Amino acid sequence: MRLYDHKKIEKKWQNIWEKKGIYHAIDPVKGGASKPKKPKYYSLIEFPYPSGDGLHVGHPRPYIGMDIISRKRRLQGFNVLYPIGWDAFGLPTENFAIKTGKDPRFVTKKNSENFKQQIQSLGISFDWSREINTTDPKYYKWTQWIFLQFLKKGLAYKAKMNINWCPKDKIGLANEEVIGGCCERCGAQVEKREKEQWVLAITKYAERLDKDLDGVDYLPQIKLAQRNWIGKSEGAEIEFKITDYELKIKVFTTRPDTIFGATYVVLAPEHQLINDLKSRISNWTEAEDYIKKTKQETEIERTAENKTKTGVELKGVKAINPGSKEEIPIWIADYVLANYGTGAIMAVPAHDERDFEFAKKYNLEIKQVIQPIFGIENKRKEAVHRNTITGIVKSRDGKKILMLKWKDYDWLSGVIGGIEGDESPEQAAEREVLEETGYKTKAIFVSPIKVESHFFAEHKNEWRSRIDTPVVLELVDEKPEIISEKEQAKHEVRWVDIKEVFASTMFGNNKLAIELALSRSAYTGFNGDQRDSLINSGRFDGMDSQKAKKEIIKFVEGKEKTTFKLRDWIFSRQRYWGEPIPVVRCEKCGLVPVPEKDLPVELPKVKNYQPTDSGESPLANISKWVNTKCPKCKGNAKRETDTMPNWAGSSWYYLRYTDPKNSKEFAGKKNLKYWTPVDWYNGGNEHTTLHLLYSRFWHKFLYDLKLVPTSEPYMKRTSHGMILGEGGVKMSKSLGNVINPDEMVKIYGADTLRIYEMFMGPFDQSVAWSTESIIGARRFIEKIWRLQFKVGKTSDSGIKKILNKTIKKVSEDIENMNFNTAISSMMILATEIENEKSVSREDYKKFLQILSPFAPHITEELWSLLGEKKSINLSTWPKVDETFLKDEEIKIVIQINGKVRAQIIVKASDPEEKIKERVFSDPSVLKHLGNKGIKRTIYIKNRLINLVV
RNA sequence: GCCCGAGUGGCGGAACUGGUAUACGCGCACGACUUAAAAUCGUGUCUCGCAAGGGAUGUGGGUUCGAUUCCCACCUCGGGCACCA
Repeated sequence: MRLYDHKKIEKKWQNIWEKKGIYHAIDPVKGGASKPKKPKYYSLIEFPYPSGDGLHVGHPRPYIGMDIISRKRRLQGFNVLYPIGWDAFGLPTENFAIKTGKDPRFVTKKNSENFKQQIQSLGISFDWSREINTTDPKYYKWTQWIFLQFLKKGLAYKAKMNINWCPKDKIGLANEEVIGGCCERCGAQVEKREKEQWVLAITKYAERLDKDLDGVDYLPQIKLAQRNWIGKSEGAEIEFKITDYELKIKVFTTRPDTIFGATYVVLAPEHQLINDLKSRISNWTEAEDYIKKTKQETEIERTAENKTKTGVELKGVKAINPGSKEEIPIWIADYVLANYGTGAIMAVPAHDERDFEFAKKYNLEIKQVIQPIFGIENKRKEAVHRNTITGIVKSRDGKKILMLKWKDYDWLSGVIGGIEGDESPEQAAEREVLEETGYKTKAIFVSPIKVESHFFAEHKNEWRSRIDTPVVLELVDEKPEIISEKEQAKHEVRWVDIKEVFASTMFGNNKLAIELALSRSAYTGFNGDQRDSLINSGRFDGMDSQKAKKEIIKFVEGKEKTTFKLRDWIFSRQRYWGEPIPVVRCEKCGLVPVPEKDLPVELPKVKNYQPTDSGESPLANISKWVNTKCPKCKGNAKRETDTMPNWAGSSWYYLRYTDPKNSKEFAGKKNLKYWTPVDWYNGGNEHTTLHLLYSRFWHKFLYDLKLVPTSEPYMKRTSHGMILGEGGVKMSKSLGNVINPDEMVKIYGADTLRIYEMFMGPFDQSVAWSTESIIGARRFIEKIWRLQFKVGKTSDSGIKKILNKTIKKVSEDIENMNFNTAISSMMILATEIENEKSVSREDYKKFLQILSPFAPHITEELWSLLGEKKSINLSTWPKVDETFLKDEEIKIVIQINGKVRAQIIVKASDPEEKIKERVFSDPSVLKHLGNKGIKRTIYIKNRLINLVV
């Protein structure tokens, strides 16, 4: 009996595959018109950063997943491109160089060789002949070249920017290096420092980056994450005049319909206009102090969670509300961001929570201009109108509120009552609560928002309307007085848990009143069936809020405007281990791009990787490299010492794979036309925003230059979950729970590891590693090995049936990345075959074929043991024989009142009547039915019969 | 605070479009083989109950003949964003 020796088998086939190059993608023939006969398929994984720690078991998960898809595509007759390379610029290698003085080139080479050897031991069908490395000058030549194209089109520019500055290490830090406001390395408090930075104008592409998501097949969450990051928001720009002055304040708002409620204007402390107004501001010192203070604050302090809003009124100047034409105050406050919209807002405290909070703190006017209206307005008859209050009494511990449970109807409400005579809402609320509940209370908050409702009072046969003011009250006395019998008869007084209030049956208007009372904030919209109608808005009163948006923009001569949260991309790093930005600064000519023929600008060797005292890249110290001649005037010039972020090389690497050795272009047109776009790109969730967005941006830019044939780089994007350490915590060196795949390959074999990683849980979710469980995958592989001794002349029809079902399931599951259930169905098939006397050679081959993407080595070995001369990889994906999928006999479940009581086996061809006949003669059905009559019978074909008694 | 994802046996997880909840695997128990152990194979394994039967998919409601699946409210965990007007 042949024994299963994974070490021998796996090494053997890996060598043969490599030697024969069977995973090499075939390029279109140069110069000729002929394309490869097979259709192309481009599958892509995110190329790894070759760290010194080597691979851990989480790395291969996406590689195996896409390997299964790529291998299936090959069997389906595609010319598959499944490449890999190294995203090797970056901080860990540089920090290692600073610590040890070792050349990053050397470290990178060593690390990537180690990674390569590790990945190759897993039998992943990468086309290694296309291996690329972002730190290779032959590669980054083209990264620099693309940068020059950005520069040429004016999309790369220099700007003063705030960067994270560590005063102790004297170094600029990337955002990722700032942890809790402190330097990752030395723990010192990080400051903001202004520095000239290279910036790429990604915002010019914001609209297209958002819109073109419609045309690609990304997982919905991924599209959503991209859209949220881009942050498109549609609104209007409106100008506010300043009294007796020619300058105007331009604001951006998404709610022009609320303009009559704008009771003040706020400028960001950094706003230009403040300086222009300086001479007219009577409290300039106060304002200046505030501006200075905000500048000193770190980002963390400024955005701290519980920070109350602060600001200073600019006295001596006033703005004019273009809606109401009223004079309103101008404030400066740091809750308004300088770099979003116009850096100025119109504050509508009644309908914006932030403005509300600010207005309350500084006692500014809160003017309601949107009124929610519930119920159908009665136009024909005169309605009886009342002003009312809804009183909300909170218990002392704040967890419960006082509600009325109505006796005649099944609903709850707050305490509702009319405002009489010249009572204030507070007085009315206190009086009504006492009358209806017996509790003595004191009003503590009156909502500035009123809620309107219309209804027909049946008992009085009249239409009524109310305008209701929510009031919050607190208890004066814990013990209630006895209330009148009349009130007692109407409703019961109840303390209801706040959490349960909104789950109970209430009228929409009452629900909103309670919500407004409890939140004590603005009305920004409500999830109900109300109509939002304008009030206090002059000629727009009564107009629907949506309609008013457009009308009011016209009225105040504003213009519709779309803004984005997305900011331009800061592209400089003051680091050594990155692509040098190919620009020189000439004393005469200024910034001059390095001519394309002089690319690449290679990184010089240095002795010391420490950053300089002034926070510049270590490159600044290499005077031999820095001092150069200007390409334009040949005068003295200095090289740019900033380098690119490590996002640069990964923004276009998928293009290089199509033509990795090209020295004339980043990739040849013909190859690009044939291979792009990427058909399926799988990657980590951590890259769904930045990397994906950056590379889409670069791609669109190249598309506009007619250098790539499509406007989107990736047709389909999916993501995989992380593999966590045992116990569900992150795998990390410091926790000591890292599992090295080498060891697993050694003990169990690559096929077992592959099967286990795909079987352990849903591909898109995180799963905890369990070395205890991997044995199950090994047992399955060994069972497969034993099946070779079952191969005979025929297989049972039962086997044929289950085989064809499995082919179907595996085919579908692979497409949906449901690898775990695909393996589960193959486990069932293997057990079935093992329990039979024999399986036919043909059927056995089909099984090996569907298993081969998951476990390529053992299937290749078994395939060749059958005497097959060609690789299983060159065979074709088995077809489902539909005739075996149809069951002649079907199990029907009999339910009584939805509970399973019996099962019967019927012929698929049996008509409904015949099945029902059988049901009613079934003894256990009769037993359960007893003498109860059947009210209804539900028959679901091929599934069940439910009898309702 | 907002957005996204998830919550099912001792554990990882399965369940198509609302139709037999717990497939498959791990672990555990028992049995076979063995002088013995490991490995392997076989059987069993949600829970209460002697049984008939009842109860379980984070919690509480709802829709339905029927809900892990749909709706509402809430709780817990993971990830992302963070005053974006």
